[in-house]
Amino acid sequence: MSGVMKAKNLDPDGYNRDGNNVFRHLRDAILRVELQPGAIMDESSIAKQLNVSRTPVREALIQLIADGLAVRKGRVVSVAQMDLASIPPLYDALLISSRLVQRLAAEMRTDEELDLIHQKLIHFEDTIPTLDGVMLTEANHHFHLAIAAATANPYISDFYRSVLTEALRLHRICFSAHPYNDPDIKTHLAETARQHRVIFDAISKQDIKTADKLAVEHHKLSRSRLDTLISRQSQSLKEELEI
Amino acid sequence: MSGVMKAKNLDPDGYNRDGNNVFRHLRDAILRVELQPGAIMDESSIAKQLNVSRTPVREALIQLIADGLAVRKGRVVSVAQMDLASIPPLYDALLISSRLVQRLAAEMRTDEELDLIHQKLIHFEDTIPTLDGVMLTEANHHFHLAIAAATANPYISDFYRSVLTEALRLHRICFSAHPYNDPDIKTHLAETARQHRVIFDAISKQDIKTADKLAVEHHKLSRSRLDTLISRQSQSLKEELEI
DNA sequence: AGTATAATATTTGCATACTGAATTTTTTTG
DNA sequence: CAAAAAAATTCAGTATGCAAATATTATACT
Repeated sequence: MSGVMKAKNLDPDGYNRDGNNVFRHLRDAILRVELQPGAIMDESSIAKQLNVSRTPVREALIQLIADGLAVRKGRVVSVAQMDLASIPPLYDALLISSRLVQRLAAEMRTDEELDLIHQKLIHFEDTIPTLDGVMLTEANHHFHLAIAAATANPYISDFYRSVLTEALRLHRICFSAHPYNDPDIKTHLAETARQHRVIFDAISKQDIKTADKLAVEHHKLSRSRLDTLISRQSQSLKEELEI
Repeated sequence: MSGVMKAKNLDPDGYNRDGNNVFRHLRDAILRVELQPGAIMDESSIAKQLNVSRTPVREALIQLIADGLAVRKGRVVSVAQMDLASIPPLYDALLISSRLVQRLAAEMRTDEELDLIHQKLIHFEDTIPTLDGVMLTEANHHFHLAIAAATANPYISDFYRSVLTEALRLHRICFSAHPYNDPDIKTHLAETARQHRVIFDAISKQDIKTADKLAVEHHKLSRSRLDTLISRQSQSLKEELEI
């Protein structure tokens, strides 16, 4: 590829690293279910598609595997599967980690971190009118990540982040399996936003007990929504989840 | 390196992947503090040292960074630092995750998993007479990993594993900073082995409550031992931890 | 026709070469 | 002698080539 001119992308630190962009691109594709669970991730075809060589693709795949978004069986890499059996452990981990994170955030947050959480809260609310499922789950994700950043415990916030990411993917898989307009979506979003407000309040007031209780409540909301989606769409979902 | 003959290493799956061996080698070197915290990991010199090209080294570094054992600042990769400030969060995470793991293991263990735990317990006891610090911490590590494997919750056991690994590294850093023979070491090891026995019993009987209580007790033992080491050797330790 | 074997095609894993950026060293100049 | 400029060196990031391993297809033989 001697004479081919290529757009060089600078990453946030100012370094010239396509590899990171490839990683982000593939991660987003997996989380948005543009790459379906089980899909084989072929080095050369991805490289061709993204107009880079195999090297940065290989390195991105290694990161995806480390993050649990991809899996290596033998020597082929594929998007991590998501079956019904993995949902209960995921939700167990999500409940525990979100309680931990909200308690710790309430206890340890600085004013700057609180401000960042508030920004994400506002951003989620601003996104509601669009009714765009992908943007909404992403905004919701970032709100909770901002809370995780305020825990002052990288081990726990990393745990939470990986579980939350997997939950995001699960929700997107459910939506993509049956993306018709849900009549209850607006009330669900309103309730979600309301809970975000009170969670923010508790963290703001450093009310650990309430932050903990609200994590449980928020978890129930998320869980019941997923149950609704799954039971209502069990046919297509089971197909999608490849059971 | 056209004409150079090189030993090809087969990994456990039978695939010809030096990259994984490089990763394991570097990870072990970091955990054994042969590579000290903060040490710069230079791609070309590591490649020369291990007699491979830069490519597998780069891929190993990416994995180490994903595991939190190495850090990238700018474009240089170095062994993750371990300062005094990171100890409280680490121990908080360790207490929480070990309680979770032991509760879940008590609840969910299969007979096969119980057997594996028992094997690791025996192996630790067999290692005691050697008084070899590295082997003992490793045997202890594997005992707890076997418990984690019995949780039936990959999210939680992965969390525990990463925290436990970091704690292992911390202990090794402390020992390597001041590796003189501790007169209390034998009573400490005896108590550790005793606790392993009762932990195994609780998991065997599926006694969740007791498994939880024993996690707290075991954590206190580990924590008090670390405190002893740090306070007794604070001078050299502070130097080692680069504060 | 079905199976086994051979030939072929893909694809991964590693090495090497190249490029450009960043740092260090040297040189030049005020 | 100090400061700035320039040259050189080092090193990360990427592309590409090659060899080994695996998957696939074709062919021969029972």
